[in-house]
Amino acid sequence: MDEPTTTRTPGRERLLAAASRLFYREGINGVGVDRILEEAGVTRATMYRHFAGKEALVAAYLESEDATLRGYFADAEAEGGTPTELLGRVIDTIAIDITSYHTRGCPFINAAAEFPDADSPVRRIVTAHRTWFRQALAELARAAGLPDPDAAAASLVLLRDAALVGGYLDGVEVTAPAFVATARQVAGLDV
Amino acid sequence: MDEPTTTRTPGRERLLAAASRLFYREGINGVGVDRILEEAGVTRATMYRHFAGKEALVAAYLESEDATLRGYFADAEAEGGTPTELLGRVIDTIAIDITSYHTRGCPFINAAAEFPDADSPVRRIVTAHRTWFRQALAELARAAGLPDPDAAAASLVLLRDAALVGGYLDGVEVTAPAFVATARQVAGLDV
DNA sequence: CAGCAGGTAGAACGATCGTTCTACGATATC
DNA sequence: GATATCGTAGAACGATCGTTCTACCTGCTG
Repeated sequence: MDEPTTTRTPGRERLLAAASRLFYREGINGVGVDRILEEAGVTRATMYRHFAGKEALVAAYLESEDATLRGYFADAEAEGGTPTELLGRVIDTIAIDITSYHTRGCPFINAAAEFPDADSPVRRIVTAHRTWFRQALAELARAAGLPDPDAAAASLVLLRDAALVGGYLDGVEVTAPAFVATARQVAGLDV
Repeated sequence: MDEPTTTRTPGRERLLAAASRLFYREGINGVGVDRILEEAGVTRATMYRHFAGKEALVAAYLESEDATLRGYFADAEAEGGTPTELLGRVIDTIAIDITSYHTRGCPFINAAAEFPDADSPVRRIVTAHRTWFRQALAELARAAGLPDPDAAAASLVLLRDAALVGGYLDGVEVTAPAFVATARQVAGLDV
């Protein structure tokens, strides 16, 4: 019958790509559905066939960001090496990410700024992403033998947030070195 | 019947207070002028007499936040003590701030998430605030004799951002201790 | 008391918001 | 080749956006 429908619906993909780009660059409440449709080269009916509404589009955007980051993490783990090396590689990857890709801050933080209701679907995705990231870091810190892995993970989450925000508002040339230096200190990589 | 001049224009003050509360709690694009007017108990004409438009109201909101934070800093300096003590007091003040007042993230970061144009008046206020804060911290770090005061200041700005965001999204009970511990480490207060 | 500002009130503006509607075209199955 | 299905097209909906308008009321100054 039907094989995987990954390329079956180009409309949906173009829609999600355009929405992701616009939501990230201009804020969620700042872009209307019309802008997204125009950018995607698609009409209203197509969008409402693939997504329940604008909020579902926002959710899909954040879900795909989450999937991308989990992919980064899995790739880093697949490369092997000691947990300590892996920790250093995660820090470097974040520095590259804020330099090249996420130059407009953190998608999740920015989204949360516009969605005050903590029970909303959007905020639930943000919370789930952050919980996963902190736990993944805590496991890594534990494997690396850090004295207080949970505290170290909390600090590293803190630092990634700050690096993303700072790269946007202060310029990456100021923020990235400060992030790497502080993070390596927290991770016990530099004594 | 003459009251002090501070209450001479209660309309403007009530307007700014209501706008600040709503902008911070629900996001800027998320609240309409109607909501602000209703909350302030004021009508449209009154608002447009005191402010050029909604964006001017946003600017006034951020300016007042900036003034408040500069006030905190000045108060801490006025208390006297060594630069090192002052540095520690600034860190403690931030921890108290994210615990008690700024529980919905950083007003400036949240605003920047909704204003993509770096040349816009709103973003200029954000930039000015951050520049001031980093320079003030750098002076303090220099006075405290830290080896690389500019780097330390950059890290501390990073950490305050993260603490504000983390307090909102992860809960202050997780974030505040992580912030204090990391910041004291960066500031050379704990060896 | 007359006159005049400045704050207030509420209606109304055009534009845009997110959403729903019906009609049309392409594709795949029987 | 007829038919059912799904994506597409574009108009239209009510609601809300930020802003402007005219009329009214108040408290000063002469």
